[in-house]
Amino acid sequence: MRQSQLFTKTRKTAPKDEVAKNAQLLIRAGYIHKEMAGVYAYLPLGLRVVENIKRIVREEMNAIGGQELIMTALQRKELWETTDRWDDEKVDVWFKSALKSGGEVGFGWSHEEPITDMMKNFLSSYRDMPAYVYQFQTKLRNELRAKSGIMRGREFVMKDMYSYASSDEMHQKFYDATIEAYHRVFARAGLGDRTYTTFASGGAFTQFSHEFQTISEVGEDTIYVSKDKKLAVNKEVLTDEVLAQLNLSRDELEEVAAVEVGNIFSFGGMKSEQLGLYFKDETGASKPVVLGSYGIGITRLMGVVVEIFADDKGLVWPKELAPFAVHLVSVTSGNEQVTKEADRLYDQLREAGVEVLYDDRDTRAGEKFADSDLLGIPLRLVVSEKTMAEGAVEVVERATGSSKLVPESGILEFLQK
RNA sequence: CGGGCCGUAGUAUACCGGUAGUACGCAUGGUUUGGGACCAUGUAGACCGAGUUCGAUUCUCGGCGGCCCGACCA
Repeated sequence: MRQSQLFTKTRKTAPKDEVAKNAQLLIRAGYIHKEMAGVYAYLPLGLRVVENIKRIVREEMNAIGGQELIMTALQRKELWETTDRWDDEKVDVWFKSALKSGGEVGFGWSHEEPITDMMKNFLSSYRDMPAYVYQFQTKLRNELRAKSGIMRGREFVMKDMYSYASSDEMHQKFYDATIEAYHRVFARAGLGDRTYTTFASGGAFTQFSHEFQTISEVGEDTIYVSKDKKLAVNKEVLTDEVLAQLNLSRDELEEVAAVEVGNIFSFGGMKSEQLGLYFKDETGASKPVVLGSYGIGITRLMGVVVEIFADDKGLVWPKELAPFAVHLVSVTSGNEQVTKEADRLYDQLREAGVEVLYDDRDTRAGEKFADSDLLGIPLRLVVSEKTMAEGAVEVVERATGSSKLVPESGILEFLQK
């Protein structure tokens, strides 16, 4: 992609109506556009990041047997009445609307009910299970107060997965596999070191649910982490009894702020019973399907990554999330030979399959470098009179700022290792 | 939902009871060219409604919108 053709451009000043670092930088760099409080559009650069996160999640969910589908944003009132979650007193984030033909619809803030109801069409025998399905959905939640940029909005993208099993053992096996898969996702997103499996309140069916909490000062949650055991306990369930049960002592725990980037929990047969999802087992007996629910906030994850890695110059993307792998910057100083050389390198990189953004604009070096820092692409390749005199290309690592000259003939090899 | 602060060009800001200035951006021309250059010219603005007033962008009230703190957050 030539930057001269890229839709969106950077700006120097942060918008006055944003305090959150993630929103300030993503807006300044042209990744997102704020439509209203808590509602953001994703522009070409931002969308590339979102799609990268989705790709990682998709790969990891598929690897444990998940199958992707997509449910509807509009939902039936009757379904939620069945589980007593239509009432605004019970669920306070509903967006609702009226049908012109009569009746009401809800805008999906979660999909457990509709997807479980749908399963009645497909799951009737123990032979039909397990079934693991997931989707990337735009969730709509009428939050009283949106805040923290893209980390807590009224409209956001979530990956939600649901497991349907014929026994607790089958369910537990998948539940455990999901924990591992989630950690692979967060590791690939660059958050592996600081993301902890966290015991949290479990609700009606199980004692605990599991949250995936990423340590960050901007977090809304308080958790207690054991760095040795790579475990954490949410403050909301922290008692001596729970600690004893988890074989943890207060001495080894550290209190930190964290962001919930994922959450998984078991429903057992409860929701299946409410919605009438039963199957026949080997003996012909009718049993409720065992349900699990697994979420990752895709756009929230993007916000957390910004918060954690960005520096005073701008965004810094981990390799797998970056909208482009390489930012090729020409410093022409009016020299057409430099433009020719940069054009040639651009073509060469594209032919080699490298995702490259090429700053071919006719602007000065300072502006190009400042923009490059702001965009946060992991590697910058600079072509200029100076580098050409050396027969080399300057390679600058965004995260560290370290720079070196790589011989022009060896640049592809350098990038591919 | 309780409390607080705030709405001025595309963006960020200033002043003012007598219709608005600066910077960035954008456009044109020229000079420049390795860390957000410079000169000239141009472009573009008071959230909405009511009230007070000779006159309101400014004061008052209401609405709408935004941000922050709290509450909420399977």
